Amino acid sequence: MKLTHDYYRQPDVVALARDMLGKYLFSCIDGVLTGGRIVETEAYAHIGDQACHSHLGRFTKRTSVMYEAGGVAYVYLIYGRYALFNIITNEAGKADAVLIRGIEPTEGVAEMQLRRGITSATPKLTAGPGLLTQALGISTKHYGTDLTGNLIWLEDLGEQVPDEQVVVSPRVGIDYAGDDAALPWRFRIRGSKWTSPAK
DNA sequence: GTTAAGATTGGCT
DNA sequence: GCCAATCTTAACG
Repeated sequence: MKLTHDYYRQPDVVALARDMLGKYLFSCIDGVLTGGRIVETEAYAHIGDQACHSHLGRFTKRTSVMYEAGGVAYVYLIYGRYALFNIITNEAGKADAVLIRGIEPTEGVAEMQLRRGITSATPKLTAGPGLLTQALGISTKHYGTDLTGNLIWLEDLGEQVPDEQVVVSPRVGIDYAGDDAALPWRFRIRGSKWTSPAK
């Protein structure tokens, strides 16, 4: 079933990031259905976390959507090149987010290869936060998109990922966050080929 | 108004 | 393994 606002508005963003493993992310862009199983996520909390874009300041053009109630997409451009896809969680005014870093393609693989410009279903297709957005056709145009609509959404297909298959580790690429960079808020499925290149 | 750096990736040494 | 690409935001002057 499609995940509802009640799911996204749970207060514990770290638990949500863990729970999203094994869920399915779908997009229907340009009339083409693409999607796959979520295998890697990271949690970003609005308090006690310097790595989160909302940790200082409040409303900026880029982060204002983070203060909406959970269940919308936060898409932003990194290094002027790649779009990163986040899911806003918690209630309005509490700017928590879950970054999707890797999915395992299941639906519309041919279309994903076309968008990525490659001809085989290698991990390069969706293994990485800037890559899966390309494969799914997600761009900054989808900033603020409601995740209970028919453009981008998550589905629970009844799959449970047991704890022994989940690898917990510090987040990647946020050394600037000081001590908070060591928080073990990155979750991935052990042994999956579709997680982002580990650093 | 100008400048520096980022939740990354891909190409070259 | 290192570095360039490229654009938005934030911190200066």
